[in-house]
Amino acid sequence: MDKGYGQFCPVAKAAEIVAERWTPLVMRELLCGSQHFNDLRRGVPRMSPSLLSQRLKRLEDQGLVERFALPGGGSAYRLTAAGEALRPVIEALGAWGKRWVSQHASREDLDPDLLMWDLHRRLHLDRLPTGRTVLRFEFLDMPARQRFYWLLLEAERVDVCFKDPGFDVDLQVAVPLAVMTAIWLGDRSVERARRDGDLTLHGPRSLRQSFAGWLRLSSFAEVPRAGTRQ
Amino acid sequence: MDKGYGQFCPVAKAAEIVAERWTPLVMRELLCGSQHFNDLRRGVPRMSPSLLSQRLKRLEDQGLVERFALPGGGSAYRLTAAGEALRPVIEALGAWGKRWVSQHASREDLDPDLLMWDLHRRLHLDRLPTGRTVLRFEFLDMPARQRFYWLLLEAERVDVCFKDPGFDVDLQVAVPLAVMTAIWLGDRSVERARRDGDLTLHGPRSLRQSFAGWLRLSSFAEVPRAGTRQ
DNA sequence: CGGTATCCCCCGCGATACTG
DNA sequence: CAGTATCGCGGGGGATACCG
Repeated sequence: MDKGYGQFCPVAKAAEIVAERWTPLVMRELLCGSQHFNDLRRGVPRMSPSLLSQRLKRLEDQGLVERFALPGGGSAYRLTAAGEALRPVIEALGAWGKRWVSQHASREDLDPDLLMWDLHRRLHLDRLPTGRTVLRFEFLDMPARQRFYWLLLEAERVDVCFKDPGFDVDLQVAVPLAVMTAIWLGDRSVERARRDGDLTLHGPRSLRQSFAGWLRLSSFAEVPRAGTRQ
Repeated sequence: MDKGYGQFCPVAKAAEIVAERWTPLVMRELLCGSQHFNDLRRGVPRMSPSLLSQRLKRLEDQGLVERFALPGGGSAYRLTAAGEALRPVIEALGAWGKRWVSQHASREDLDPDLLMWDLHRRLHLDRLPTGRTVLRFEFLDMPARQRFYWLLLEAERVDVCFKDPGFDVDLQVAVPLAVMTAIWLGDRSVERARRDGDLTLHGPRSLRQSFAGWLRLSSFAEVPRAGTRQ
């Protein structure tokens, strides 16, 4: 494997950089705004840290990413103009995936850590209740370790916790992981899932009513799926 | 390597299919209209036939490609709706590659077989001279085996020959491979290369004058390159 | 937190030959 | 022409441990 394709074609030159394993997902994370190594890791949890480090280095060499020092010490990554220019490509790729790749019967693709990480990044900050609100998600079909997640909603800020932070819970969400993932991907609505009894909320009426409005779904939620899988 | 990414994200699901080694190039060839196995091979000459066969099978399983029987016996490949829907993605990828990936000092990416194959596919059929015209390309910096190529222009048809077909040559083109590749990619013009003495034509004045008009350059020729690398 | 270092497996893929 | 069969290796990358 020469690593390259030995072709002058621009598609080949681009594919040498972008179509390597994991790289499209790392780019997706960078395009979502993650800058810290460990934040990037949360977006690609099955990728080993050494491989992520190696990919970031390659992307830096290829001019898509630049590393910069943080004021408080430490370093972080951001996209260059060349990297940012890949946004429409990654978006088009994801839209194609949503439209054409079957998602049914893919239990092995469900991942509550990733889902909560994605979710917390896109909440509507301006629609959250004032003061601190604590949300607890319970994924009904998951074993203890991946069953409970907490979201701490504060003014202009959302934290996700993978362990009990100890605060009183204001609103509880109980839902199978597949249902919450389908909601995130735009394949179901919160209202519909509640009516069907697949998602239940426990807490004050005002929070139960406004919950659905806090969510901002995946950027691919609006992309329709093709009628039938080939 | 689980083969997949274990993520529900549409970018990940798409990348599992499209971002495998060689697959973007195979898709490019299919999108260009190649349907026969050996035509596809010409577009990815460094790919082994077994690997190409395997990739085509995968693409068929994933619903991007369908295999069909030819009237005269034999079989061929064509894109399904899902495969065709990847066109904007591959085009965007190539445009990004042209714009942002440096092509300089990449002698190992030059390939006269591929260049002639690409060229012959996009000639302006409606601008060719009437009757048969035989063109001979000579790549001045190449050794014997990859030095000469012939294009047979006939009514509504272009054939490329990698060996002397025996016909009288009407127009000879002599040019270094890098220069002809740069022309194909839109980085130089035929006129400019002639003026600079990097491309010379031998043949009747009328053919010399109309030559440049026959060419239809790479579909990425119009994409500008970024000012500087990175 | 922000990565490196190491080890080792395994299989992707390149090369070549061959067949209907 | 349109692929299949076989073989062997290289190194990609998964897992885990470790360091500043």
